[in-house]
Amino acid sequence: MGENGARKSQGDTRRRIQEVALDLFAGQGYEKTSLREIAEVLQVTKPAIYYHFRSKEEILLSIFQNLGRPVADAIAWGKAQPRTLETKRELLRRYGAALDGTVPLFRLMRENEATLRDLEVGREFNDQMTAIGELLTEPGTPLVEQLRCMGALLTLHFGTFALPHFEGSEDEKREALLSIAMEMVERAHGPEGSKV
Amino acid sequence: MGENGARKSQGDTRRRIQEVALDLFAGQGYEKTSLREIAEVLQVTKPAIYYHFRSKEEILLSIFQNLGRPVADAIAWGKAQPRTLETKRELLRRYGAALDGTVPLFRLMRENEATLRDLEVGREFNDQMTAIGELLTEPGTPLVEQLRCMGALLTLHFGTFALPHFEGSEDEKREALLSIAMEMVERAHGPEGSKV
Amino acid sequence: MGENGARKSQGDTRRRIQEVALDLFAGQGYEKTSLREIAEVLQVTKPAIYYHFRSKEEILLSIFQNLGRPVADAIAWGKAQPRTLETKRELLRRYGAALDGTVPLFRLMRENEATLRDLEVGREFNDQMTAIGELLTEPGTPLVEQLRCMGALLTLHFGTFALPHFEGSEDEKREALLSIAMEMVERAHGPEGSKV
Amino acid sequence: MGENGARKSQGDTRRRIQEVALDLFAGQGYEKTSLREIAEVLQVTKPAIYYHFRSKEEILLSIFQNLGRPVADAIAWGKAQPRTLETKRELLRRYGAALDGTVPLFRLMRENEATLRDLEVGREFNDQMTAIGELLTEPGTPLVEQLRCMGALLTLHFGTFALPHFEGSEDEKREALLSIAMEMVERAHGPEGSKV
DNA sequence: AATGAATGAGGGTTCATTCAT
DNA sequence: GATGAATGAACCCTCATTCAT
Repeated sequence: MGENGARKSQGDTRRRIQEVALDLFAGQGYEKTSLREIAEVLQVTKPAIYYHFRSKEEILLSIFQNLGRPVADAIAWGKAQPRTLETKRELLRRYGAALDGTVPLFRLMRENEATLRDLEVGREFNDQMTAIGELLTEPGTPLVEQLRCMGALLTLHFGTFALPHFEGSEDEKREALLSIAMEMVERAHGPEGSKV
Repeated sequence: MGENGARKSQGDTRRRIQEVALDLFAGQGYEKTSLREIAEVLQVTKPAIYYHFRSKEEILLSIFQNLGRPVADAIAWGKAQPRTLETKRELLRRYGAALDGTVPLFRLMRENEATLRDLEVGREFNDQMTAIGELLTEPGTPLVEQLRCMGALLTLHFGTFALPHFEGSEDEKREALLSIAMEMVERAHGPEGSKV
Repeated sequence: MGENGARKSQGDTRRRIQEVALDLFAGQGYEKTSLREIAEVLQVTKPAIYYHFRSKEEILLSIFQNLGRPVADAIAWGKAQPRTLETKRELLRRYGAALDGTVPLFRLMRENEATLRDLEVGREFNDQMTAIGELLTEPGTPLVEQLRCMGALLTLHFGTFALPHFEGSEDEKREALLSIAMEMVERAHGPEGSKV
Repeated sequence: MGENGARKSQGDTRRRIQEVALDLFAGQGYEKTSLREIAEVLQVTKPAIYYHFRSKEEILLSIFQNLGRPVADAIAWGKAQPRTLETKRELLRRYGAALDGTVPLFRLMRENEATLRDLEVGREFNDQMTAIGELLTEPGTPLVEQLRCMGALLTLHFGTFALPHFEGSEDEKREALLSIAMEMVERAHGPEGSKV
């Protein structure tokens, strides 16, 4: 159908549903977004959505598994590394980068925590958060250092969502945020940490 | 009525509604908690709730204004102070202390952000967060130092909710968390900061 | 409001729902009857129905427990008696009489068996049928006599629904049907049976 | 294709649809069985079913006309005979035999009566029942004898579905049931009847 | 101070069916 | 001989809210 042959079918609708759903979920919340609304925006009927997804939750789950892949990969990588300071630094780098590319999704996960708690997607998200927290903290070390590592993660994670409130180029801001998180985990690793 | 007349009414039911509502809102989310449920737990009928509150939102709003008072006070105090490092340190101290006494409420506000966004209670909460953020950061200073201040707040705020995951006495953990936040804002204040 | 004061409330609506529901369930089937339909006939809204009943099934269940009482009583009576021929005769008498007063309900139970199978009401109905069957048949006796007893029940039960197809007064027809069932269980009880 | 070419198509799918449909209709009811379910079991898509049948009803209708043929034949035979006692006896024999071979289908017809009432298949089934009833009863005779004949039919028909609850070989049970029905119509035919 | 009865709006979901391919 | 995509209609049910009492 020519070079511009925009084939309408073949996964097109499915993808459009995911796009619109993410938009609306992020904009007004998961519960407050009805399938009717999604269908209306897409100019299709509700059952059309059910042709592509088994349930409302499955829409979000599929989005999470598609777009959340980089974050999941970063965590998987972390789990396979030795637990050195350098691993943690690289983990923060990777996590930060992955997050940057998926801000709307992760903001949505965060802002609907209560709602998603008893959905599979919520459980998966929670497991991720727990996992990365464990990769960064060292069970045997002093409490304050454990908390500092957690603080590094919190700063990076939640700070990412707050960046728009600050002035500066995107890259500049990310860099700065990452450097702060880095310092924190380095500091937590004691004198040798600061030497690196 | 007698001098010690423990009348069941006179604000009793009202308070019980608030208690149960906070419990349920915190436990299963604001939207997922229906007035029917609250009424059932209290063994009253739905209209009884409407006798005490004009709407579902008003229940949460009243809870927020009752229990959230200490946090609001801390912020009000901060606004009235000169913007010195010592003010910020004290602000963190006060904010941390206020938060500790109201974990369920603030966890609820956090976990239902999307839902509460277009409710008055959500706006008030948001204003608070913005206000305290502004009290801690210095508009003119380098980006990284602004972000570090924000990081201090994020660490203190979100860290408080994560504390149960760590070992140690409550006081120990709070102290440690606060100290980390303190260091961060001190560090952000440059050499003079670290001198204090 | 005077001698004709037809108080609208006070269980009125609840009873009207049951009436209309029985009518429609019997007329077009349980599944094919929607709550919307019931509500329309009653000139109320769907939620009004839900104020009085927790679910669609509960409507039928309540009807079954109200109207089906006589049949249940007959069976309960039978269970409490010695298993003599006279008991069986009286049981048929009572069952037949009870059935006569509740034809629409039992026709409905019968004609929607597949649908009601996995509803509580269906299970209760089934238990009744099983129970009465067991009361009439004698486990130790020859197969043919057991089947004859069952045949007596089937004739009485299903015959009741078929009576309108025959000519004669109601009483006449009932009497005749009952006498046939009687003969069958008497015959099953052997020579002594026929002597009575 | 060869002479033994077991081609998968050519009526194969059609037959498989009928098989699965009968299974599901009988197991969970006609209404509760969706075409999606049938398609899933068969590992084909819904439109594939529509290629073979014009509608959901047509599936059941075709099953009824295929499998119900022996019963229809028995009735047709009866209509062509003189209305003697021997005809009735043979009719019961034939009807019983035909029924035995098609228990699931006729059980299904029975348990979904309300649902099928306004479908063609339901009307056909009803006509059959009416027809056989008329073949067995004698309009001019005393009411009680008419009812006894009907009782014979009811006992044979519904008894067949109840047989699994009794102990004994299949043949034994069928024989016994048939003998009871026989006796009833013989008895209805008066003294001459019992002489035969 | 609280109830009984009811409503309007809307929720997610499922169904039999169609049509272009 | 079948599929992918979609539709219109309807389903049961729940919610926050109201009002007369």
